[in-house]
Amino acid sequence: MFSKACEYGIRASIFIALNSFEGKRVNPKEIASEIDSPVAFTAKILQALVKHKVINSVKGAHGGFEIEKNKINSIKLSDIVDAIDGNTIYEGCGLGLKACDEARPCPMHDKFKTVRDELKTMLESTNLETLALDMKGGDTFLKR
Amino acid sequence: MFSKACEYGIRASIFIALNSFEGKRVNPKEIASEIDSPVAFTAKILQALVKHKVINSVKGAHGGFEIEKNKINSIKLSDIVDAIDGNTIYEGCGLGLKACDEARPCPMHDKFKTVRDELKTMLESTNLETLALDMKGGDTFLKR
DNA sequence: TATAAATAGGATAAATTTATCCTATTTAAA
DNA sequence: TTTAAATAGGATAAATTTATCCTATTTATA
Ligand code: FES
Ligand code: FES
Repeated sequence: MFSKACEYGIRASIFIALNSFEGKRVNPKEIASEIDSPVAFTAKILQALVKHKVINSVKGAHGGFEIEKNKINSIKLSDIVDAIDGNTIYEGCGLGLKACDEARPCPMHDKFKTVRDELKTMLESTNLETLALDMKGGDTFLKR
Repeated sequence: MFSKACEYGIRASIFIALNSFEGKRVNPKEIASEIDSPVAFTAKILQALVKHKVINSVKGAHGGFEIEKNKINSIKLSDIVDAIDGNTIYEGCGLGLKACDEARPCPMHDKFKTVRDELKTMLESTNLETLALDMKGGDTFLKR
């Protein structure tokens, strides 16, 4: 469904949000350990998320990655997916035609579009705050 | 969403079904041309579909790929996806955890599972006959 | 101001997916 | 029985994704 990079990116963002609630910055090493991902690859993904303004980075001593507290509830899963995997999951044809075009649809179009739109709605209506709070309660996990 | 191989596999299966209705076998070259895919790679995918008994192959002169007419309406999209991409799209964790486990769910689990299950239902309730008949009517297309 | 801690980013490597090419085998028909 | 047409399958290559490593730059603090 999503690329590895995107999976790591979402997991990392949730972990960063969780820590940002407590005013704590985190570094790639800690993130990778908590989400069970390769650290250098994770660092690259964090760079991309910074570039897309999903998260913030602070360089130098006492630096790290964070998300402004008051922004956590406005960052949607779709923002992260957009930043890393782009929009093909939302807009692309399920059978891989060059574009999904109502005027010249593939045989799967009608049924696929329904599911794809629900995925889009789900990702656009789920924010980091919601996800992080579940974790805080100990109900959900970022690795297993 | 699906791999390229899977996209080609579905498109090829629909085209084969369409021809099998008229008792006509088709070869990789014709298939690749009609679904706009690389011919040798498509041939490999056809082999896999034969191995998984989604389609039939007939070797030698006058051979080609076909689907038994009375089987066309029992072959579901999920059969093709299973054969090529396996079951991670149905069973796997959306955030890439080693397994999707209700007892230790990822933060996206509840919302993701809903969408994933709908995708599964869609793929399991859509058969090749339905898809091919739409195409016969000229309402849908396998390339653009 | 020197040092240590931290992210940024370039270069490269490994793994996987996508794609091509060639030969072997099978089969219908001349 | 020979030939031509067709799928099967192995070997290889290209492209993309995933992953690692090293150096540059930035910044707080001693
Ligand atoms: S054209 Fe294929 S999903 Fe819309
Ligand atoms: S545990 Fe992640 S989707 Fe179920």
